Amino acid sequence: MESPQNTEEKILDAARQVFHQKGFNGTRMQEIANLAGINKALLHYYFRNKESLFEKVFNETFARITSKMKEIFLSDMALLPKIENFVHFYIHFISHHSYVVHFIINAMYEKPEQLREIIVKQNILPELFLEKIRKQLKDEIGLEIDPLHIYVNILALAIFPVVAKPLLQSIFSLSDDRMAQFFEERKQIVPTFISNALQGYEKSTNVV
Amino acid sequence: MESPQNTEEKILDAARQVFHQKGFNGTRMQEIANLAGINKALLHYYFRNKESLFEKVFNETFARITSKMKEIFLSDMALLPKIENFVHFYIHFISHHSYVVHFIINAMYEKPEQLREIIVKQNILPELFLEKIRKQLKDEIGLEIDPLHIYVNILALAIFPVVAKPLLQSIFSLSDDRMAQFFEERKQIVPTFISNALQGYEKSTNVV
DNA sequence: GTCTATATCGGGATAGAC
DNA sequence: GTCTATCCCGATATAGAC
Repeated sequence: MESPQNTEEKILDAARQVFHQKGFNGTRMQEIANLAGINKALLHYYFRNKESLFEKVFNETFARITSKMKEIFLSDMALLPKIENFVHFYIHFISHHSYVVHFIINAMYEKPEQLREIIVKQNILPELFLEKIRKQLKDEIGLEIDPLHIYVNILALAIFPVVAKPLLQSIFSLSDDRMAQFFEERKQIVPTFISNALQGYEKSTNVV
Repeated sequence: MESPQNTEEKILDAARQVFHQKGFNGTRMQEIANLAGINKALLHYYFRNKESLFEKVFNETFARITSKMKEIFLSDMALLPKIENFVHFYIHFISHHSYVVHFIINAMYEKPEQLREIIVKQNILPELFLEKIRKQLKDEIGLEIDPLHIYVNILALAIFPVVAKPLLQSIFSLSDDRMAQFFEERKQIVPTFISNALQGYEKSTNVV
């Protein structure tokens, strides 16, 4: 099972694990070194400092999220199946890798300026898929509505419960099993909720 | 404008500001002292250590959020106006005090165990208002559906955009003005979205 | 490339004078 | 109750031998 890795890969693997769990401020270089089976000095030999190691990990992780997002939203599927596909994939992925969401959110608060830079570097082309959503809303559902709000609603319904998981679990006293079941249920509930909402506009006056 | 404060109040005011902006790990006792116009030693005279000062601030802030939540959801309003009221209030409040949301989320990651304790101490009685929502969904809309999901959906749509604000702003290149406008629009859009979704269930088969 | 040892510094906390 | 001075530790980073 252990693929024979070179030192750099071992360091990156370890760094990923620790940064994901504890964020930038919470991470100790010592812990990364221990996990990689080397010492601190060697960390600095491969990566100048903590910042640059973090940046490497962040870039990679963030790209993993956004590339899948682009892939789904720019595909040729019809809108409702597309949303269903997206929600299903994301709830599944993030409920099983909740550290990724925590990690992104954490980075947002701990290093807002760097985050901005990095996002600009990774060209995400948001106009493209906002335009795509806008067109599909109009052509397939007959809705002329700001696609940004719809897009944010979809993200919110899929992602928020993962972000707030510890809080929800404490407040509603939910066991880990119940929580897992909760996320399973949402794969079904969220697309239905969104679909109902979108189709409900047909008979009311449009907003914005 | 300057209300003449005693030292303890000055410290708490300063601590609130800094903790809210920077979270526990990001906060320096020195910065709090400077802002309060005193020195570090005096901080430790009034509050044993950083932990206890933080706990005081957190408790107070968290209670401010949840008490309003209870008030609205346990009131006697009909469900749809209640949701509208809730969404309106929360989007308004948190978009103008986004540090509060950041603060709670941050605390969730930085001090998960303490968060749990504190939540248990503040009796939030979540069963009460889940039951209330369940009853209203049934009586007013004829829906037999898990109120937890609906409740989480409402929270998600209201809160998530604030949580992800820096990210959304970077990705979609939104100016501060455009962002403020965006939140204004949501006061209208979110209740409509939810209302459409709930009424859409009437003619489809129920889930869960 | 990898290690041990150490420099350096920031920051929480305390001692003790006033 | 408020201050100055200082302790002390943890954590990043570097020097230098092998």
